[in-house]
Amino acid sequence: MPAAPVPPSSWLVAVPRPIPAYDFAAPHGHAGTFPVGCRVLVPWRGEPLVGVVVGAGSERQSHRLREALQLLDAPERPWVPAATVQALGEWAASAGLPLGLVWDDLLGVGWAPALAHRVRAVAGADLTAFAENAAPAAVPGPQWSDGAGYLPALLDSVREQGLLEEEFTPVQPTVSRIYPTAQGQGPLTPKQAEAAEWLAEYPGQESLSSWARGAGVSSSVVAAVLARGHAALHEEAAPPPALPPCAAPWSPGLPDSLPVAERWRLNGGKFAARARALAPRIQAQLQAGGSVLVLVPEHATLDRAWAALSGLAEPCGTGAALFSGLLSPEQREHSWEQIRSGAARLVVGSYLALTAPLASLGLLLVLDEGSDAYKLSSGSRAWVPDTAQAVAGAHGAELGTAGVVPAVETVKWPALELPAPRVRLHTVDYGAAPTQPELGPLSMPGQAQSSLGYPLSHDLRAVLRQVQERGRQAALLAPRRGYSALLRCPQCDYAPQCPNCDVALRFHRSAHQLMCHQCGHRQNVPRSCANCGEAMWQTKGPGTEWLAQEVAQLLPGMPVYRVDRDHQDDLSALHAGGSGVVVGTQLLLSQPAPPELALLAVTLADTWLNVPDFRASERYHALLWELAEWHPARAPLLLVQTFQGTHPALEALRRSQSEDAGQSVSLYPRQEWELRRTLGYPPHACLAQVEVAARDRDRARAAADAVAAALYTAGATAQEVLGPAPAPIARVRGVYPYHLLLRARSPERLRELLDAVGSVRAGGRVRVDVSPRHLS
DNA sequence: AGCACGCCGACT
DNA sequence: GTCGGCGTGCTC
Repeated sequence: MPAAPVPPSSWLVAVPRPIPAYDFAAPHGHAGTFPVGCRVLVPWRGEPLVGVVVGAGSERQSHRLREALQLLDAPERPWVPAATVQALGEWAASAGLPLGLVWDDLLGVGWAPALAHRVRAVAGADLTAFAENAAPAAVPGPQWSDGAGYLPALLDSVREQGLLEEEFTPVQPTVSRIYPTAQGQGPLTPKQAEAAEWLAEYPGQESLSSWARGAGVSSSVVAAVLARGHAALHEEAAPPPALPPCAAPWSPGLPDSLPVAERWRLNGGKFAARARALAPRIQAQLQAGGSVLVLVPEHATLDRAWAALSGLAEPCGTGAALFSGLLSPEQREHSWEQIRSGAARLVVGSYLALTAPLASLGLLLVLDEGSDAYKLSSGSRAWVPDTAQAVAGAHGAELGTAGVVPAVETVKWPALELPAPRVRLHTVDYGAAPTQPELGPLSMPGQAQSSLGYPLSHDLRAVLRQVQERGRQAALLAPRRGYSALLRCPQCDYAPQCPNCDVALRFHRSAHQLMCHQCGHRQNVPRSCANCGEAMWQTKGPGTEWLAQEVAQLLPGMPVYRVDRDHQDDLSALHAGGSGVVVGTQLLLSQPAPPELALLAVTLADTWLNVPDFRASERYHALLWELAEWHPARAPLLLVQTFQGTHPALEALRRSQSEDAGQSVSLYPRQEWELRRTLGYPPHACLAQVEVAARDRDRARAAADAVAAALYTAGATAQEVLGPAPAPIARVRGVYPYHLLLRARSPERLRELLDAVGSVRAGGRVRVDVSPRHLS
């Protein structure tokens, strides 16, 4: 960050609201400082609010500025590094996002510090006039007093007149604990005496309920003891919150064989092998006094990465810190402080760790850079790997990615590819035989099934029986949760629909209810078809419930477990090595693989392919390799049921085993890279999706047309603007979304197009998603 | 994002 | 007559 030669008299401050950063005058005594990355309290709608200094205020002001109230961090120890501030600023500008939205999304700690607030009138000022029109309210006098004692609006008007002195000082976190006292009043009942005795034995209880639980009495008894003064609360300094411990220290025995480049990728192998390959580079950075940030897409990977990498810090004389949204506010604060003080120079965390105050960041590692979990679903809708590149660039840090397969976006980077995991693949190709695949009876048993068998093919049944005979374990990947994709009338094909969305309701057998997986609407199963009166229903499209039931029927006596978002069985028996079958959605893969896993089956692979998105086959390919590396040591039989048995992604997996191709995991992404060049898709283009929605369909359509018209007026070509078209689900939660896809040659061009979108008053809700992950 | 203001429909 | 829906605009 180039420092301004002369400190500015006003600061640009980002507040956690979806708006641009605003200017504030530097607070009293700070006119000579320019504390980029420090937090500052600013007056906001009459009350103090924490913001982050992100730049210098513009020198010419059309209106007079409010003065910031107080700087919360010392300028030499900013809350966020200046380079990160610069990176986020540039990245937000390139995506056309208001800066406050980005900061609200990416800074996960420090917005709500505990502060003591005291105020007094400036010398000689009489503030009584400020209280006149309202009901009699207290006003600050010449002595310091607690700011909480005054109306915020009153304080703000005094503040605005420059007649208020105030101070905000951090208060150390405390906990209140309960101790027995000697000076209680009045006799105690037997129960109360019992509670008091127990407390004498176990003083320092954290809550009344823990006391009551421990003493084995009701909470009213301990409340009475407290009320009579036989016990009292004491405020004590809170102990530092517990954080997961580092793994045992280790150093790799191998030399560094990763590419030497500004950015590189590491693929192939299994997780542990990749961790061993990364270790020398991480330790070299730490030895040289630099910092390393390891970014993970979700919590399952976070745990694995922490277990594998946290032990690398200690041999280099530093610590490791974990940071993610799963931590409590206290833990986050503590972890941030470890990083900021320099005690931890290795950080493993989620996207929230991107703003971590690491000094001299030398290496930023992005694990599984193609994972859709990196797409933030709300707010800025950031594609985190993009943001990570901006941060690495601003710090001058090298950027590495690591995962079993490379994303198409990184496949051309300098690489180290470990041998592909071993795969034993068996395909059941429904496409080869004419079938009626997704049909299944609900009320009528024994209906004709496909010649290969569905949802459990003959081959799958045979292998499942073997698994049971040999006391081994199997895992089945179902296309969806619930019992079935829909319920339909065998007479007229009608399927019950959601009242708020244009989708068929999903059938949940155990609850015997229909559910909308878009908006959560639930209702009972109708007695008969609303269209023709038929009283029977047929289910279509098996989910976890259905498949678990099929397996239980096939293998009597075999334990069958289910894992999906709304049903998670306890798998401890499986993890202890007991025989069984687990049926789950993709969520299953975020858990450790059962140790005796002999079979891993994808019951309908086409679910991953029948998605209207140009990345569908890339995702499918990545899923197959994820399955191949799930078990850390073994290669269980991978059985794939599909209508596209010769799909190139599947072929790539097959070829990787027959040839000794060194780059087998990147074969398919390379192919995709070429294909996307001819189609003009990323990484050869920059995309943004514009969603225009309104409660009224015609209004939504008109608003979307208005956005398109504005784009063409601004010089966009037909190549660059696709749509508008109704969203794949034409109505969601009662509104009609329309989509436009912007496709630009460069980030700069995309920026121009987004500016045109931003300047229209369309007459509907407009949302922009830069680097979208799910397209129609 | 909140939170105000302001404009139209359906109730005690 | 008002209560309350949500469209629009503003926050230094």
